[in-house]
Amino acid sequence: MELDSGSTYCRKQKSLGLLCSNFLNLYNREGVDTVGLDDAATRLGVERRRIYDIVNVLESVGILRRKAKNQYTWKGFSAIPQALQELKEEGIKENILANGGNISGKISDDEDGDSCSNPNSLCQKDSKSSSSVLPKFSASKADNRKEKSLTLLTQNFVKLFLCSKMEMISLEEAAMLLLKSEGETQINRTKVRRLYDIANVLSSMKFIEKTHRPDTRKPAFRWLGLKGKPDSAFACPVAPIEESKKRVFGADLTNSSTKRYKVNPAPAEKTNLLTKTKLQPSVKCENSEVDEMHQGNSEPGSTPNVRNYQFGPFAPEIQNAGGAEEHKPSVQDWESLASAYRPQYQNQALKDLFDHYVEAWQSWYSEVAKKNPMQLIP
DNA sequence: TGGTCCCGCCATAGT
DNA sequence: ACTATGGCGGGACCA
Repeated sequence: MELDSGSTYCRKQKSLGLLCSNFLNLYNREGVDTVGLDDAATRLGVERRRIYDIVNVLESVGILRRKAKNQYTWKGFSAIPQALQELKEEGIKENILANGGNISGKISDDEDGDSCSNPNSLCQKDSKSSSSVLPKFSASKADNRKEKSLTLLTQNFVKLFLCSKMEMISLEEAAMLLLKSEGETQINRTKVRRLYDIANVLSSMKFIEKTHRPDTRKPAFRWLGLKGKPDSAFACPVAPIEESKKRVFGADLTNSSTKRYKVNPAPAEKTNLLTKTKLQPSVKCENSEVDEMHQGNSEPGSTPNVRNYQFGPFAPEIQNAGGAEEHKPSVQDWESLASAYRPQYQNQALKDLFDHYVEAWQSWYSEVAKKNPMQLIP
Protein backbone atom coordinates (compact mmCIF):
# COMPACT_ATOMS: atom_id res chain seq x y z
CA MET A 1 0.00 0.00 0.00
CA GLU A 2 1.20 3.41 -0.68
CA LEU A 3 -0.17 5.85 1.74
CA ASP A 4 2.03 8.34 0.10
CA SER A 5 2.65 10.52 3.02
CA GLY A 6 5.34 12.76 1.82
CA SER A 7 4.86 12.98 -1.89
CA THR A 8 2.59 15.68 -3.11
CA TYR A 9 -0.31 14.52 -5.05
CA CYS A 10 -1.75 17.26 -7.10
CA ARG A 11 -4.98 16.64 -8.79
CA LYS A 12 -4.46 19.45 -11.21
CA GLN A 13 -1.47 17.79 -12.67
CA LYS A 14 -3.53 14.82 -13.58
CA SER A 15 -6.32 16.60 -15.28
CA LEU A 16 -7.56 15.63 -18.66
CA GLY A 17 -6.98 19.15 -19.80
CA LEU A 18 -3.32 19.04 -19.03
CA LEU A 19 -3.04 15.61 -20.50
CA CYS A 20 -4.64 16.93 -23.62
CA SER A 21 -2.12 19.74 -23.83
CA ASN A 22 0.68 17.31 -23.43
CA PHE A 23 -0.81 15.05 -25.98
CA LEU A 24 -1.01 17.88 -28.44
CA ASN A 25 2.49 18.97 -27.63
CA LEU A 26 3.65 15.54 -28.40
CA TYR A 27 1.90 14.95 -31.67
CA ASN A 28 1.20 18.28 -33.17
CA ARG A 29 4.32 18.34 -35.21
CA GLU A 30 5.35 18.10 -38.74
CA GLY A 31 5.66 14.61 -39.97
CA VAL A 32 3.47 13.01 -37.39
CA ASP A 33 0.96 10.93 -39.14
CA THR A 34 0.08 8.10 -36.89
CA VAL A 35 -0.63 8.03 -33.22
CA GLY A 36 -0.37 4.81 -31.33
CA LEU A 37 -2.30 4.48 -28.15
CA ASP A 38 0.34 2.51 -26.36
CA ASP A 39 2.94 4.94 -27.44
CA ALA A 40 0.90 7.87 -26.23
CA ALA A 41 0.18 6.28 -22.89
CA THR A 42 3.79 5.42 -22.37
CA ARG A 43 5.19 8.74 -23.39
CA LEU A 44 2.67 10.72 -21.49
CA GLY A 45 3.01 8.52 -18.51
CA VAL A 46 -0.63 7.80 -18.02
CA GLU A 47 -2.73 4.77 -18.16
CA ARG A 48 -4.35 3.78 -21.34
CA ARG A 49 -7.80 4.51 -20.14
CA ARG A 50 -7.03 8.20 -20.09
CA ILE A 51 -5.74 8.16 -23.61
CA TYR A 52 -9.08 6.88 -24.76
CA ASP A 53 -10.72 9.86 -23.17
CA ILE A 54 -8.48 12.32 -24.91
CA VAL A 55 -8.52 10.61 -28.23
CA ASN A 56 -12.27 10.39 -28.26
CA VAL A 57 -12.83 14.05 -27.93
CA LEU A 58 -10.03 14.95 -30.27
CA GLU A 59 -11.59 12.69 -32.80
CA SER A 60 -14.86 14.46 -32.34
CA VAL A 61 -13.33 17.66 -33.52
CA GLY A 62 -11.48 16.15 -36.40
CA ILE A 63 -7.96 16.28 -35.06
CA LEU A 64 -7.66 12.54 -35.02
CA ARG A 65 -9.21 9.78 -36.99
CA ARG A 66 -9.30 6.22 -35.93
CA LYS A 67 -7.35 4.15 -38.37
CA ALA A 68 -7.16 0.77 -36.79
CA LYS A 69 -6.91 -0.97 -33.52
CA ASN A 70 -4.58 1.02 -31.38
CA GLN A 71 -3.96 3.46 -34.14
CA TYR A 72 -5.16 6.87 -35.00
CA THR A 73 -4.32 9.09 -37.88
CA TRP A 74 -3.22 12.53 -36.96
CA LYS A 75 -5.28 14.99 -38.94
CA GLY A 76 -4.15 18.05 -37.16
CA PHE A 77 -5.69 21.40 -36.54
CA SER A 78 -6.21 22.01 -40.19
CA ALA A 79 -8.98 19.47 -40.10
CA ILE A 80 -10.90 21.35 -37.48
CA PRO A 81 -12.73 23.86 -39.65
CA GLN A 82 -14.25 21.19 -41.77
CA ALA A 83 -15.13 19.08 -38.81
CA LEU A 84 -16.89 21.95 -37.15
CA GLN A 85 -18.65 22.78 -40.33
CA GLU A 86 -19.91 19.27 -40.58
CA LEU A 87 -21.04 19.27 -37.02
CA LYS A 88 -22.86 22.46 -37.58
CA GLU A 89 -24.62 21.20 -40.63
CA GLU A 90 -25.53 18.00 -38.92
CA GLY A 91 -26.77 19.88 -35.93
CA ILE A 92 -28.90 22.10 -38.02
CA LYS A 93 -30.25 19.30 -40.07
CA GLU A 94 -31.14 17.36 -37.01
CA ASN A 95 -32.26 20.38 -35.18
CA ILE A 96 -30.40 19.84 -32.00
CA LEU A 97 -32.31 22.23 -29.87
CA ALA A 98 -35.79 21.46 -30.96
CA ASN A 99 -35.28 17.81 -31.13
CA GLY A 100 -35.10 17.60 -27.41
CA GLY A 101 -35.28 14.02 -26.36
CA ASN A 102 -33.75 12.65 -29.44
CA ILE A 103 -30.43 14.28 -29.24
CA SER A 104 -28.42 11.45 -27.98
CA GLY A 105 -30.57 8.93 -29.56
CA LYS A 106 -33.26 9.07 -26.96
CA ILE A 107 -31.10 6.73 -25.01
CA SER A 108 -33.04 4.08 -23.32
CA ASP A 109 -30.88 4.44 -20.31
CA ASP A 110 -31.62 0.98 -19.12
CA GLU A 111 -28.65 -0.93 -20.34
CA ASP A 112 -29.06 -3.06 -23.37
CA GLY A 113 -32.69 -3.43 -24.16
CA ASP A 114 -33.37 -3.87 -27.81
CA SER A 115 -34.49 -0.33 -28.42
CA CYS A 116 -35.02 -0.18 -32.08
CA SER A 117 -32.31 2.10 -33.23
CA ASN A 118 -34.19 5.28 -33.59
CA PRO A 119 -34.16 6.48 -37.15
CA ASN A 120 -33.22 10.01 -36.45
CA SER A 121 -30.53 9.75 -33.92
CA LEU A 122 -28.26 12.68 -33.94
CA CYS A 123 -25.35 11.24 -35.77
CA GLN A 124 -24.30 9.72 -39.01
CA LYS A 125 -27.33 9.83 -41.25
CA ASP A 126 -26.98 9.79 -44.92
CA SER A 127 -23.73 11.65 -45.00
CA LYS A 128 -22.02 8.67 -46.49
CA SER A 129 -20.07 9.14 -49.63
CA SER A 130 -18.88 12.40 -48.29
CA SER A 131 -15.29 12.65 -47.27
CA SER A 132 -16.29 13.59 -43.82
CA VAL A 133 -13.52 14.03 -41.37
CA LEU A 134 -15.78 13.13 -38.55
CA PRO A 135 -16.20 9.70 -37.20
CA LYS A 136 -19.41 8.10 -38.11
CA PHE A 137 -21.15 5.28 -36.44
CA SER A 138 -23.17 2.85 -38.29
CA ALA A 139 -26.40 2.91 -36.43
CA SER A 140 -27.24 -0.62 -35.54
CA LYS A 141 -28.36 -2.64 -32.57
CA ALA A 142 -25.40 -2.73 -30.27
CA ASP A 143 -24.73 0.84 -31.12
CA ASN A 144 -26.80 1.61 -28.16
CA ARG A 145 -23.52 1.93 -26.46
CA LYS A 146 -22.26 4.41 -28.97
CA GLU A 147 -25.13 6.61 -28.15
CA LYS A 148 -23.66 7.23 -24.79
CA SER A 149 -20.14 7.55 -25.98
CA LEU A 150 -17.88 10.37 -25.11
CA THR A 151 -17.38 10.98 -28.78
CA LEU A 152 -21.02 11.47 -29.49
CA LEU A 153 -21.55 13.49 -26.38
CA THR A 154 -18.69 15.72 -27.38
CA GLN A 155 -20.07 16.25 -30.82
CA ASN A 156 -23.46 17.08 -29.51
CA PHE A 157 -22.02 19.39 -26.95
CA VAL A 158 -20.18 21.25 -29.66
CA LYS A 159 -23.24 21.30 -31.85
CA LEU A 160 -25.05 23.01 -29.07
CA PHE A 161 -22.70 25.92 -29.40
CA LEU A 162 -22.52 25.87 -33.16
CA CYS A 163 -26.20 25.64 -33.75
CA SER A 164 -27.65 27.84 -31.13
CA LYS A 165 -27.41 31.44 -30.24
CA MET A 166 -26.54 30.63 -26.69
CA GLU A 167 -23.17 32.11 -26.06
CA MET A 168 -22.99 30.52 -22.71
CA ILE A 169 -24.00 27.10 -21.64
CA SER A 170 -23.67 25.44 -18.31
CA LEU A 171 -22.93 21.79 -18.14
CA GLU A 172 -26.17 21.34 -16.36
CA GLU A 173 -28.06 22.78 -19.24
CA ALA A 174 -26.05 20.87 -21.74
CA ALA A 175 -26.77 17.64 -19.98
CA MET A 176 -30.39 18.52 -19.93
CA LEU A 177 -30.53 19.50 -23.56
CA LEU A 178 -28.58 16.51 -24.66
CA LEU A 179 -30.88 14.26 -22.83
CA LYS A 180 -34.35 15.49 -22.45
CA SER A 181 -35.08 12.65 -20.13
CA GLU A 182 -37.82 13.31 -17.73
CA GLY A 183 -35.65 14.69 -15.05
CA GLU A 184 -33.54 11.62 -14.72
CA THR A 185 -31.32 13.10 -12.10
CA GLN A 186 -29.10 10.10 -11.89
CA ILE A 187 -28.57 9.95 -15.60
CA ASN A 188 -27.82 13.61 -15.66
CA ARG A 189 -25.33 13.32 -12.91
CA THR A 190 -23.35 10.89 -14.94
CA LYS A 191 -23.73 12.94 -18.03
CA VAL A 192 -22.54 16.04 -16.29
CA ARG A 193 -19.49 14.19 -15.09
CA ARG A 194 -18.74 13.33 -18.65
CA LEU A 195 -19.32 16.87 -19.72
CA TYR A 196 -16.79 18.00 -17.20
CA ASP A 197 -14.29 15.72 -18.81
CA ILE A 198 -15.13 16.99 -22.24
CA ALA A 199 -15.15 20.59 -21.18
CA ASN A 200 -11.72 20.16 -19.74
CA VAL A 201 -10.13 19.04 -22.91
CA LEU A 202 -12.06 21.47 -25.05
CA SER A 203 -10.92 24.18 -22.70
CA SER A 204 -7.32 23.19 -22.97
CA MET A 205 -7.64 23.64 -26.69
CA LYS A 206 -9.43 26.92 -26.24
CA PHE A 207 -12.50 25.79 -27.99
CA ILE A 208 -14.43 26.91 -25.00
CA GLU A 209 -13.74 28.97 -21.97
CA LYS A 210 -15.15 28.79 -18.55
CA THR A 211 -16.93 31.83 -17.24
CA HIS A 212 -19.75 32.69 -14.97
CA ARG A 213 -23.21 33.83 -15.64
CA PRO A 214 -23.26 37.52 -14.99
CA ASP A 215 -26.45 37.25 -13.09
CA THR A 216 -26.26 33.99 -11.24
CA ARG A 217 -22.66 33.29 -10.42
CA LYS A 218 -23.25 29.95 -11.99
CA PRO A 219 -20.36 28.59 -13.98
CA ALA A 220 -20.90 28.15 -17.67
CA PHE A 221 -18.90 27.77 -20.81
CA ARG A 222 -18.49 30.17 -23.64
CA TRP A 223 -17.64 29.07 -27.11
CA LEU A 224 -14.43 30.46 -28.56
CA GLY A 225 -13.83 28.10 -31.39
CA LEU A 226 -13.38 29.75 -34.71
CA LYS A 227 -15.63 32.61 -34.03
CA GLY A 228 -14.99 35.67 -32.06
CA LYS A 229 -12.63 38.46 -32.53
CA PRO A 230 -9.17 37.25 -33.15
CA ASP A 231 -7.61 39.44 -30.56
CA SER A 232 -9.73 38.45 -27.69
CA ALA A 233 -11.68 35.38 -28.40
CA PHE A 234 -8.78 33.28 -29.34
CA ALA A 235 -6.52 31.83 -26.84
CA CYS A 236 -3.67 34.08 -26.20
CA PRO A 237 -1.04 33.04 -23.75
CA VAL A 238 -0.33 36.66 -23.04
CA ALA A 239 -3.76 37.34 -21.80
CA PRO A 240 -4.58 34.54 -19.47
CA ILE A 241 -8.23 34.07 -19.10
CA GLU A 242 -7.90 32.65 -15.69
CA GLU A 243 -8.33 34.98 -12.78
CA SER A 244 -11.74 33.48 -12.59
CA LYS A 245 -10.57 30.71 -10.32
CA LYS A 246 -10.31 28.77 -13.48
CA ARG A 247 -8.17 25.80 -13.06
CA VAL A 248 -4.69 26.41 -14.19
CA PHE A 249 -2.81 23.33 -14.91
CA GLY A 250 0.66 22.76 -13.79
CA ALA A 251 3.38 21.39 -15.89
CA ASP A 252 4.17 17.80 -15.71
CA LEU A 253 4.51 15.55 -18.59
CA THR A 254 5.14 12.44 -16.69
CA ASN A 255 2.55 12.44 -14.07
CA SER A 256 2.99 8.82 -13.48
CA SER A 257 4.73 9.30 -10.23
CA THR A 258 2.37 10.46 -7.60
CA LYS A 259 -0.89 8.74 -7.46
CA ARG A 260 -3.84 9.62 -5.46
CA TYR A 261 -3.76 7.22 -2.62
CA LYS A 262 -6.63 4.97 -2.40
CA VAL A 263 -7.81 3.62 0.88
CA ASN A 264 -8.56 0.42 -0.74
CA PRO A 265 -8.49 -2.41 1.74
CA ALA A 266 -8.04 -5.05 -0.88
CA PRO A 267 -5.72 -3.71 -3.52
CA ALA A 268 -6.13 -6.74 -5.69
CA GLU A 269 -3.07 -6.13 -7.63
CA LYS A 270 -4.05 -4.66 -10.92
CA THR A 271 -2.68 -6.07 -14.06
CA ASN A 272 -2.91 -2.65 -15.29
CA LEU A 273 0.68 -1.72 -14.90
CA LEU A 274 1.28 0.44 -17.82
CA THR A 275 4.71 -1.00 -17.85
CA LYS A 276 3.30 -4.02 -19.48
CA THR A 277 2.66 -2.06 -22.55
CA LYS A 278 5.43 -2.65 -24.91
CA LEU A 279 6.39 0.64 -26.27
CA GLN A 280 6.44 0.38 -29.93
CA PRO A 281 7.46 3.20 -32.16
CA SER A 282 4.14 4.05 -33.53
CA VAL A 283 4.75 7.62 -34.33
CA LYS A 284 5.67 7.34 -37.89
CA CYS A 285 7.14 10.26 -39.61
CA GLU A 286 7.73 10.43 -43.25
CA ASN A 287 10.08 13.08 -42.28
CA SER A 288 13.07 11.49 -40.69
CA GLU A 289 14.20 14.67 -39.11
CA VAL A 290 11.75 14.81 -36.35
CA ASP A 291 13.65 14.94 -33.17
CA GLU A 292 12.69 12.66 -30.42
CA MET A 293 10.65 14.22 -27.80
CA HIS A 294 12.29 13.24 -24.61
CA GLN A 295 9.74 13.20 -21.88
CA GLY A 296 9.87 16.93 -21.89
CA ASN A 297 10.89 17.12 -18.31
CA SER A 298 12.20 20.55 -18.63
CA GLU A 299 13.44 21.81 -15.41
CA PRO A 300 13.67 25.52 -14.95
CA GLY A 301 16.51 26.94 -16.88
CA SER A 302 16.79 24.33 -19.48
CA THR A 303 15.31 24.85 -22.84
CA PRO A 304 12.71 22.28 -23.64
CA ASN A 305 13.05 20.65 -26.91
CA VAL A 306 9.83 21.83 -28.29
CA ARG A 307 10.78 23.78 -31.26
CA ASN A 308 8.74 22.16 -33.94
CA TYR A 309 5.48 22.66 -32.27
CA GLN A 310 2.99 24.62 -34.22
CA PHE A 311 -0.15 25.81 -32.69
CA GLY A 312 -3.05 27.48 -34.22
CA PRO A 313 -5.73 29.39 -32.44
CA PHE A 314 -6.34 26.13 -30.72
CA ALA A 315 -3.07 26.26 -29.01
CA PRO A 316 -3.17 24.14 -25.95
CA GLU A 317 -2.25 25.74 -22.73
CA ILE A 318 1.40 26.39 -22.59
CA GLN A 319 3.15 24.59 -19.87
CA ASN A 320 4.91 26.89 -17.61
CA ALA A 321 7.53 24.46 -16.66
CA GLY A 322 9.57 27.31 -15.47
CA GLY A 323 11.73 26.92 -18.49
CA ALA A 324 11.04 29.44 -21.16
CA GLU A 325 10.93 27.99 -24.54
CA GLU A 326 11.64 30.83 -26.82
CA HIS A 327 10.76 29.40 -30.10
CA LYS A 328 7.55 30.67 -31.49
CA PRO A 329 6.34 29.30 -34.70
CA SER A 330 7.13 31.76 -37.36
CA VAL A 331 4.40 32.82 -39.63
CA GLN A 332 6.26 31.33 -42.50
CA ASP A 333 6.54 28.00 -40.83
CA TRP A 334 2.94 27.94 -40.05
CA GLU A 335 1.98 29.17 -43.48
CA SER A 336 3.91 26.54 -45.25
CA LEU A 337 2.57 23.91 -43.00
CA ALA A 338 -0.91 25.15 -43.43
CA SER A 339 -0.71 25.39 -47.13
CA ALA A 340 0.61 21.93 -47.26
CA TYR A 341 -2.45 20.74 -45.51
CA ARG A 342 -4.83 23.37 -46.61
CA PRO A 343 -7.85 21.70 -47.99
CA GLN A 344 -9.26 22.81 -51.25
CA TYR A 345 -12.69 23.75 -50.21
CA GLN A 346 -15.31 23.77 -52.85
CA ASN A 347 -17.74 25.11 -50.40
CA GLN A 348 -17.41 28.83 -50.12
CA ALA A 349 -18.70 29.02 -46.61
CA LEU A 350 -16.22 26.47 -45.57
CA LYS A 351 -13.44 28.30 -47.22
CA ASP A 352 -14.43 31.46 -45.49
CA LEU A 353 -14.40 29.69 -42.23
CA PHE A 354 -10.94 28.41 -42.79
CA ASP A 355 -9.71 31.71 -44.04
CA HIS A 356 -11.08 33.31 -40.99
CA TYR A 357 -9.18 30.85 -38.94
CA VAL A 358 -5.98 31.65 -40.74
CA GLU A 359 -6.55 35.32 -40.49
CA ALA A 360 -7.33 35.13 -36.82
CA TRP A 361 -4.18 33.28 -36.14
CA GLN A 362 -2.07 35.70 -38.04
CA SER A 363 -3.67 38.56 -36.31
CA TRP A 364 -3.04 37.00 -32.99
CA TYR A 365 0.48 36.11 -33.89
CA SER A 366 1.50 39.48 -35.16
CA GLU A 367 0.09 41.09 -32.12
CA VAL A 368 1.89 38.79 -29.83
CA ALA A 369 5.07 39.02 -31.76
CA LYS A 370 5.27 42.68 -31.08
CA LYS A 371 5.28 42.13 -27.41
CA ASN A 372 8.01 40.77 -25.37
CA PRO A 373 8.31 37.17 -26.36
CA MET A 374 9.20 36.22 -22.86
CA GLN A 375 5.78 37.21 -21.76
CA LEU A 376 4.40 34.39 -23.64
CA ILE A 377 5.42 31.92 -21.12
CA PRO A 378 4.25 32.99 -17.75
C1' DT B 1 -19.62 22.24 1.49
C1' DG B 2 -20.72 21.45 -2.84
C1' DG B 3 -18.82 21.69 -7.41
C1' DT B 4 -15.15 19.20 -9.86
C1' DC B 5 -13.62 15.32 -12.06
C1' DC B 6 -9.67 11.60 -11.33
C1' DC B 7 -9.33 6.73 -11.03
C1' DG B 8 -9.89 2.35 -12.18
C1' DC B 9 -13.49 -1.51 -11.98
C1' DC B 10 -15.54 -4.19 -15.12
C1' DA B 11 -19.03 -4.69 -19.00
C1' DT B 12 -18.70 -4.99 -24.05
C1' DA B 13 -16.91 -5.04 -28.56
C1' DG B 14 -13.43 -6.85 -31.42
C1' DT B 15 -10.06 -10.56 -32.87
C1' DA C 1 -10.23 -16.74 -24.59
C1' DC C 2 -7.85 -12.78 -24.72
C1' DT C 3 -7.34 -7.88 -25.77
C1' DA C 4 -9.10 -3.34 -26.85
C1' DT C 5 -12.53 0.01 -25.67
C1' DG C 6 -14.76 2.95 -22.88
C1' DG C 7 -19.25 3.47 -19.68
C1' DC C 8 -19.77 4.65 -15.24
C1' DG C 9 -19.92 6.37 -10.63
C1' DG C 10 -17.41 6.32 -5.97
C1' DG C 11 -15.29 9.38 -3.55
C1' DA C 12 -10.87 12.32 -3.33
C1' DC C 13 -9.88 17.17 -4.15
C1' DC C 14 -10.22 21.89 -3.70
C1' DA C 15 -12.12 26.49 -3.86
